[in-house]
Amino acid sequence: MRLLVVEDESRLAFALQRGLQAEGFAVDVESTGPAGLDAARHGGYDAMILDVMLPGLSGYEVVRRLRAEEHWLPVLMLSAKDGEYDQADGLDCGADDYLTKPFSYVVLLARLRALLRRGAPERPTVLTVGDLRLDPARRRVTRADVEVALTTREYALLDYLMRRPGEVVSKTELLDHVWDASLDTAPNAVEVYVGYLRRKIGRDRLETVRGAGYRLA
Amino acid sequence: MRLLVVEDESRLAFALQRGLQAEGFAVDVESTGPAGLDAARHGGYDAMILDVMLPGLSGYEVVRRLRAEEHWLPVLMLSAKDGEYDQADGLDCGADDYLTKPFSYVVLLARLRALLRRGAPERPTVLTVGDLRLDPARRRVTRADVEVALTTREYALLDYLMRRPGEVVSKTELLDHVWDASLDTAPNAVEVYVGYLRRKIGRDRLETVRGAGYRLA
DNA sequence: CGGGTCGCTGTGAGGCCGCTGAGGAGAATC
DNA sequence: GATTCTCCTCAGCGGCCTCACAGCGACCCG
Repeated sequence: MRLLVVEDESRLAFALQRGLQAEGFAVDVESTGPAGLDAARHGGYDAMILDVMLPGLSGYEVVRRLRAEEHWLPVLMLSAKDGEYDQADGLDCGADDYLTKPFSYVVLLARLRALLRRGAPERPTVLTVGDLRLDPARRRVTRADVEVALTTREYALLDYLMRRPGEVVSKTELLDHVWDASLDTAPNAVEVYVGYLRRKIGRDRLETVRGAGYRLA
Repeated sequence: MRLLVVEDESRLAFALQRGLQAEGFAVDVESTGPAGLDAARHGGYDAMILDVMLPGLSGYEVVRRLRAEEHWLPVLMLSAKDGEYDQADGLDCGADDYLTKPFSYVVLLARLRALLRRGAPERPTVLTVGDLRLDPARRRVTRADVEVALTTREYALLDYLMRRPGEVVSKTELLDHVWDASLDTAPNAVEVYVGYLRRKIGRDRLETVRGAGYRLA
């Protein structure tokens, strides 16, 4: 098993390298974002341990670019607890697991093994249906590369539909999942918001299946 | 995919159970810490959703004990925002992800999926009879790969018949299952809809067995 | 061959479903 | 405090679906 560690604090990097080698892994270390990205692209690694704070290119940016190039190398992200970024950002941008410093070495090892066992993720982080793209990390939607401004509810609705492209999704299912399950909202609200969405993403893209629900083409 | 939900607020627990079941997960619910811990140990689950505030044993304690016993079941932790504990505690004690209440269902699902990193979603079975195909998820019917547009009633009728290919299905049986059993509809309605179907899927595919019913070839 | 039963289909009315514009309540922003 | 934005309800409307009805054809019997 070949591992890539990208970490600029040399003491931590060295500790990781030594520890992981003792576990039987082959470990290479890079200390900057660009160098890490390049190594990840071409090194044939089985997983990468990636710090967030890196010179040249942040860990987030490294993962994002990797994923954009369709590299699905498992990534375990490390970050300081009090950083400006938080865990959700890390997961959203395409990392597979996340650890906040300080972390226990045993936990790191366990997470790493879990990651390797599961293998490369198959799911891209940016949802794409036709010329529609939805980027959860940036909470951004584009249609033919033109940005579309959506309200919270519209976004949640589109998000849900884009995760099930081509499938018919019933109004009650949408109410349960996109709307707060506890409140009971009239099914008409769904129709209203489907209407709003259609105006923004194109009328024909969101089919009505009478008596059954809606389908994103 | 088998999930364990440990949550003592029964309303939330039920909402989660129902929602996740609708997603295709097998979901078991426990409402106390000790019961949750025990189920997690022996239940063969793929992931656990765990509330922090629990009677008997806190969520933190549950994870800690699990990890101490070398159980690496993925755990998604839930907690109230204003609790005495914070997110770092949850992650430090071994949870894999953390969500503060109130949370959006969509976010929960996204995190859960990230946790499971499951492969391609298994499609529900597509019914096939001859060159007829019916995809329940997409609510789509094709005949020799050409899409056939069906109304709700037509679709329900074809669905029922395609689940019993080659068998003779009586009109009363169809009335009971395809039509609302409470209303009493004239048997002629079946004849009418068989007629509609025949026009759309081909005349010869749906035989009349005089005095007995219909048979899909 | 003729009568009776069963099934098919064109017609049309009624109703349900979904769409939309208007507007009010509440939150966010200035 | 005013304005804007967002969410959601409501009511009206338009269209498609559903289904009863009746006439006709097909099939089965003596």
